[in-house]
Amino acid sequence: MAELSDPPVAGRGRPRSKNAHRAILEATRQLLEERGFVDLTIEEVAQRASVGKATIYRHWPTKGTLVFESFTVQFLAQQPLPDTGSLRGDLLASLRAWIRNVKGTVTGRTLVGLIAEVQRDPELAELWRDHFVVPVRAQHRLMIERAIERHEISSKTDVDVTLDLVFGAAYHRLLQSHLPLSDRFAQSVVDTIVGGLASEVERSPTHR
Amino acid sequence: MAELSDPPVAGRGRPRSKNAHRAILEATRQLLEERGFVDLTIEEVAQRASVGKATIYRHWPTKGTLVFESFTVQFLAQQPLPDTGSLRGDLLASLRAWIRNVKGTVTGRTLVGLIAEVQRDPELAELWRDHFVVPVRAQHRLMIERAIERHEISSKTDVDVTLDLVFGAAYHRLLQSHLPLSDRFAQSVVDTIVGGLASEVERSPTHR
DNA sequence: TAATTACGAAACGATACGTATCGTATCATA
DNA sequence: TATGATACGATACGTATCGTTTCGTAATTA
Repeated sequence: MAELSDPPVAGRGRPRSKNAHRAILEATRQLLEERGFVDLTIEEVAQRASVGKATIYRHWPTKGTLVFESFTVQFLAQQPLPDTGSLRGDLLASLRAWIRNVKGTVTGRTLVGLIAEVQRDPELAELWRDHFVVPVRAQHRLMIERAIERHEISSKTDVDVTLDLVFGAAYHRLLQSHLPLSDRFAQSVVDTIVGGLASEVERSPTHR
Repeated sequence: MAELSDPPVAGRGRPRSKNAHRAILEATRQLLEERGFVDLTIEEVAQRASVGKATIYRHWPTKGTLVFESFTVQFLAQQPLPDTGSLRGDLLASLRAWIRNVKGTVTGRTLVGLIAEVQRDPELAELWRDHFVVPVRAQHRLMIERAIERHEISSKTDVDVTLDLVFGAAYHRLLQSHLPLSDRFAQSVVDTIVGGLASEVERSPTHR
């Protein structure tokens, strides 16, 4: 994670200002809260940070990458890796934490804005997959793998599909906002999936 | 569906030109294919359709609503309502049709562009929910309700959550493009969900 | 000390938006 | 048949935002 912005190239010349870097990220954070992703402009970030616009572009190529760096720090810090002893408990705790983190929050609105932006900017999309989707999934994946080790679910379980079911449903409600991200929703999602995985154990009792 | 664009107000004055209306939609269709949602401009649509820019704005308030009308006709015509006799068969046929419709197609790219736009434009979001999400879900809902009537799954099944699981996972892969929308994916999604719903019948055998 | 690079400030060209205005065309109504 | 209302195509316009460039100055290395 450390450096998403262009790293200060060691060498000759005046070095990149860490103050400017910090001030830009802080101004971004503030303006995301005040205006949201869509109405945030690089121009205003520069003003707020008392920084030339060119300095921002020297560190980040696009608004998307800047907001992304400001966002991920915040987001990843709030995604726990629960260990309750059961798959149901882990998935439910994880999904509840995700909902708490995004529902009605600046983080949630920024997440939505970034996902929208990712669909319009292929370079940001790559950054997004490599430095957000993949790391978050790697962490979530552990919950499933532990359940497999406990022989709670089949070793043939498709881990990726399981994650897509749990969080795909959640992202779906976040992006389509057709129905609320209620706790009833979280429970129902997890219960159905865990039930489905358990039934696969019964059908193919090949786990030792 | 019929009229998403501002309907020609019956009354005095010169009526809206149906030719212009058709030409605009056709030019939009072409340019979506050539340029994609992001790079489609109203200016070019006007040129291509041999129409004044103002005429477009007279019919549709934004680029989003214009593309939306061009899109939905295409999309909804290709979403079948399967009736295979089993929930598994229906869901799988439906999900496969969805994947065929969006994977590597102009329709799919436009769908992605529209979902992104919906996150930036609250008015389009309302249109999207009322004239896309709700109708599509209403159709898909029938598959679940028929399974309930057949006593294949519990009458207590949360229909909305079930739909969010099936298509939420699919939209997730479409938007995050972390993994392919393979047929293996479709089967695994449906099997897990159907297994989960069936296990709920066993746990609460209250269906008559 | 000279070369090099970043700094803040500001002007710039480019693009696309959505609106306004022009003169013309087509309708309902009187 | 005449009048008023509205849409038409064409085009000019002002605004917003972008990302780049230029300026003189500051910081660092060779």
